[in-house]
Amino acid sequence: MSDFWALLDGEEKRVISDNFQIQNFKKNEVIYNEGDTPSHLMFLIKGKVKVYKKGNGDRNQIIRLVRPGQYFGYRAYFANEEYVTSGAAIENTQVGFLPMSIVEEHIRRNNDLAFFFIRTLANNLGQSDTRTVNLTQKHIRGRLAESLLVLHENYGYEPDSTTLNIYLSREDLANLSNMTTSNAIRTLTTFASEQLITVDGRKIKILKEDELRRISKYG
Amino acid sequence: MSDFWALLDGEEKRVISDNFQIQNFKKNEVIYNEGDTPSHLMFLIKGKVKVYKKGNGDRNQIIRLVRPGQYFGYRAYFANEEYVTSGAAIENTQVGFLPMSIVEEHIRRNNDLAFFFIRTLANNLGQSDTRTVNLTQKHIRGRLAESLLVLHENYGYEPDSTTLNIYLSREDLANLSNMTTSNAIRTLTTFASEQLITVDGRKIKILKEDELRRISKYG
DNA sequence: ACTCAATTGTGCTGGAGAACATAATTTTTA
DNA sequence: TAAAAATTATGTTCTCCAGCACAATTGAGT
Repeated sequence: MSDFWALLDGEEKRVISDNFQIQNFKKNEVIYNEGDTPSHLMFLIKGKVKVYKKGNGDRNQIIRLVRPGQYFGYRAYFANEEYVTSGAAIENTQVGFLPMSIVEEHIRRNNDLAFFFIRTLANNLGQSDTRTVNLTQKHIRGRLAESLLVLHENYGYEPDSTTLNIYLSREDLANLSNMTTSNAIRTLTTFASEQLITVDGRKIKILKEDELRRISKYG
Repeated sequence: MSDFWALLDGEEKRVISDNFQIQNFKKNEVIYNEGDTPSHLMFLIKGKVKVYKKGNGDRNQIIRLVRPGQYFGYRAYFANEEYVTSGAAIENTQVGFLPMSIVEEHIRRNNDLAFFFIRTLANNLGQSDTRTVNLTQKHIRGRLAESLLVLHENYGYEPDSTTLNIYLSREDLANLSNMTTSNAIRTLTTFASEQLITVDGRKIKILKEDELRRISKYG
């Protein structure tokens, strides 16, 4: 259970284990919903999760992507709010649930654990602020290029060192990049014709990462 | 020194006081800069501060507004990063500086203090995520209406209960609302002609708050 | 295997808002 | 207090991208 786990002593580990519940989610299944009252910390054991926010009409904005080993769904509890985002499984996914009451109890006793959450939240906040500007100021090409790089940073490449280790629908790619599905498709095609990537269904290979980085920055 | 201060015992208060340095900033003066290495927690004693991020060209995006009694400039330190935002005084401002090393020391010893930062960061993260969607999905009118409401929430009204207790340039208003200065001016004029607000230089009176709320939500 | 639904792909049109220009007004500076 | 600079104001043009419409293809359900 990564970082978190390492910070606990034996007794703490026992309590956590006893209250840890595992649940499976199928592809596209919603894990938690905007407006719900947060009650559990979630730990992604296996699979991939998108954290998103409902916008106007059916346009969602993907806020953050979660990879195995990461925690999610705890922010709203700390802020004493209802969820402002939703979480859904991108592929078949296994999630561990831990009651927030227990998490809080342990944070109050274990200071390293408290600092772990401070660090994590501080990290997320920086990314969120950066993202706000990227999504509002960059043009379509820049936004999509950035998304592809983000996907790489989050999930890495497959053994061939070029294929993105995540298979998103064009719609999800659009929701991640703040554009319409049509434009995600179109721009993806353009990138392919410029030999920056290759596209085979949902499988995307990155050919010129540096050029994508340039487009993301200036395009 | 609000919340924070109340959480300290006598000895802690002494240490903090000894290391607390006060500095004044003139209107528009930069307090900290994107790319700088964070070293101090900042406490806004008097005045108003904008936290913003440089975008393409000279288009800045105002990320957050700080009011007296609030802390800022500490996130990057916790995330172990350089600043991704800048901070500047909107009006003549007085800021207290406290070395982050001392803050960290106290957090590690005082659990309530740790929890204070967890709560604050969690709050900010929720706002940032919400803001991302507002700025990307709403139209100009909705974005400006929302900004006016945000200004009210942050700084309140003057004694007349209608005049916003902050005087922003049209450019700042535009940077807050993710639009060009021209469009901020134009839309402000439109709102005035619709009797939603009155504008007298930088003095803005809110006449129909509920209508603005409607526009912010659906417009 | 067949049907229906969802996803992907392309073309076309219109509109929102950026970009630019220029003037009027206010503020700052010398 | 005159000159310069910054801010506010308004009109016009132009472009990016959303918003359709409609195929083609893929995938899911029975």
